Amino acid sequence: MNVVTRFAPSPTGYIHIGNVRSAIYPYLLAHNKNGKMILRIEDTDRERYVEGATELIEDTLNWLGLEWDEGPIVGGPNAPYFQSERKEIYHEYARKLIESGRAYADPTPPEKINQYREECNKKKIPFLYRNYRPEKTPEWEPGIPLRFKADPKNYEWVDEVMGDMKTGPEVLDDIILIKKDGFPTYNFAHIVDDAEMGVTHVMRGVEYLSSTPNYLALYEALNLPRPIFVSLPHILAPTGNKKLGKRDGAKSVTEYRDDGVLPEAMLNYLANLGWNDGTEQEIYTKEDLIKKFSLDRIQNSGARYDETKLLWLNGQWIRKIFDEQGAEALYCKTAGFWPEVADNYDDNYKMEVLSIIYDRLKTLSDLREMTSYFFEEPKIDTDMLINNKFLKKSSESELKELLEKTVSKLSSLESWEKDSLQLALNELLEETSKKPAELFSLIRIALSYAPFSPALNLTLEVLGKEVSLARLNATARAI
RNA sequence: GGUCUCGUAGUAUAACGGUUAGUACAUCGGGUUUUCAUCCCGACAACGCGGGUUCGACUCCCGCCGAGAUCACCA
Repeated sequence: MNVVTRFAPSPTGYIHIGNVRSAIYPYLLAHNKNGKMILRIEDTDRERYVEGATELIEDTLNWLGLEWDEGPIVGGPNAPYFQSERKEIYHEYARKLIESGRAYADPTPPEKINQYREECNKKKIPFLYRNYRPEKTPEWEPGIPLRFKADPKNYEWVDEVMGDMKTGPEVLDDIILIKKDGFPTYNFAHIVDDAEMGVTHVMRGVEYLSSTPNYLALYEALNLPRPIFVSLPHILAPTGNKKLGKRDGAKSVTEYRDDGVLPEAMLNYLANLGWNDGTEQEIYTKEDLIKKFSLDRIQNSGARYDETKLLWLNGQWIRKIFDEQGAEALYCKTAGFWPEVADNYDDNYKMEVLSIIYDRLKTLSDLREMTSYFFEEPKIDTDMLINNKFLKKSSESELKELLEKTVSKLSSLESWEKDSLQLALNELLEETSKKPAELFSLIRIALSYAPFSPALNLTLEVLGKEVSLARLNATARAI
């Protein structure tokens, strides 16, 4: 079978963590099966339409590396890919249903319908519109909604994630097909489009599971083949048991880009939240995911979103890229994450800084806080020296003397390179008979005045002889 | 209320009738010449409850409990 999947968002805002998975899984399935994925914009609700939302969606997909085979921008044989431009197609299908007696124009005003609904609620019986079908229905024309005429019966189907499904006639109703504004409802439009576009796998959130029998009825009435149904469980908010949504402060996917999260890590995390290949592998490239993806290993219960693990994975990916693809590959991704003071420095220097600091980054934006002393003179803070747990037992004059010895030792060095620096530091330890904790803490703080920094010899090497000695001298003078 | 779904440590998950219930994140200890991190070692910690079926049940069946979804001219 030629697999065709689709991601069909409505342009009502940004894509967030709670709903990207319905783009990721169709992408993985399509590529795993050598098929294709369609991007379709479901913009039939004019009131909820948000200007620019389509671009936001495309941007998110691009960032994650989820390119679509058909859809906006790239086009394709099933164009147009905006539902608002396919009105005629829906109306054509609607006429077929009218002709076969499976749809009727419903002139009942909404207030009346609400009244029926309330009556049922009062009596605590389920509200089914088909029990209130108007006796006389007019010709269908613009301004009148079109309803499906349900044929209540049992349905059975298979959901690839949820398993065998079975429902009775009580879940089937006369759903609205075309709204009074002439646009189709989701319920109708997606069925027509999926069939027209040859979609084989309908993958969407579990919230659509309950309406599937109504869709089944529609496929039947239109004489269309059923696609394969794949219900994706929800991603849960960090607290509570509700699905993660914008109300819980679900951040947009691309907000993480600005926070210094790598798309590789994001994809890795999200794909593994609710799916795994059964092995103990934790780090997956996109290619790994494509190769190993399978529907039968999608989890059927909701998964809680855990940002801590995302951040851990991001750290793993930062190191993986540096170790496997080199400093330059990682450096390319750091633009915009450096402190402002770094602007005056060239790429080579920044890459050197990155090379000694990268293994302590959780996100790229950590760069801002962690590297400033490589680009500007740190502010001398003698309290930080004096209160350091390794230094507070030494007197100020001792510290001053130690710094002077360090300066004289290091200034005599011919080669300012990490191995000779380490050698010199070791000799200094012997000569001063100090513990590493004391001597190294002193030097480290004098160089950076930062709460933490890379290995001493590496910091010295990158800072350079002139700057290093100047900073050590400055502190010696300040004490 | 009707219908449907789900239920292994704090979190994400492995197990597909027989294991001391595995792994990762988090947490807590320890190690790698300073700090922070990486890396390594270790610890803590789970089968919702009750019945069956079976020599044997996390795994199969039933009931209960708990959680969620859905019942729009929104998707």
